[in-house]
Amino acid sequence: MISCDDELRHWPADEAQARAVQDRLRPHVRLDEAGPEPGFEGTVVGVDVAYDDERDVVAAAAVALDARTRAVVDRATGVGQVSFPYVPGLLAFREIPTVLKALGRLARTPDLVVCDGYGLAHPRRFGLASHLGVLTGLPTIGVAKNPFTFRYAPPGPERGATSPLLDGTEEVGRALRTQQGVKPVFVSVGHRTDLDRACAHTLHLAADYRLPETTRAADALCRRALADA
DNA sequence: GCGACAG
DNA sequence: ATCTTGTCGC
Repeated sequence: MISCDDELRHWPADEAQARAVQDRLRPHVRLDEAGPEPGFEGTVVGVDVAYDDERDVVAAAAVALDARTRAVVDRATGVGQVSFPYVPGLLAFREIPTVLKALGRLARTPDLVVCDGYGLAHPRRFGLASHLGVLTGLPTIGVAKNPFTFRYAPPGPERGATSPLLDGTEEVGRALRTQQGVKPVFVSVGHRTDLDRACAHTLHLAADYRLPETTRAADALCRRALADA
């Protein structure tokens, strides 16, 4: 089993070590579970992070929404020092320590976590959402604003339309149109759920805007936490 | 070697 | 991610 505390204590010091950690943890990703059904009774938690490189400060937020009504039921923040530089493919090492602080301050355990970034849609199939899922044991999905290095054909113009996000011929996620005529978001599985449900959750959470309410709420809160830090 | 590259 | 003016529109 994975010990979250041990992983935090042995945080990689360089890129080679970070890639080795990803290769070691990757086999712990579970793709054989359905995960919570869309509209389930419970909480969906959005997490996001903001940086102040001048002060070397990072602030994270975790906002819990009622999975059915999308009402905010809890919120928590955490602050810390930047623990890793931004390197494409190694984003998790920059965000996870502070995200875990915020998650740990929620009143109850999330039923699903929505990350700002990717899960399996990653060069080594182990993006931020998968990494956070393995460390916490929670079902996670990734919703990104950009296609990263992957290819996709534009989905249809209507809300709910999807197209495969491809690494070569492998579908690593989906481009999902959450609002009519608006640029799609890029959904991938993190841990303990499947792509169909990941897209259904994302669509439900993005009823009014391009991005899921979880992401919007966490983004606003971590910016405020950074300003107050 | 050069360009691309989640946040 | 963050830096930033004005501008179009509900």
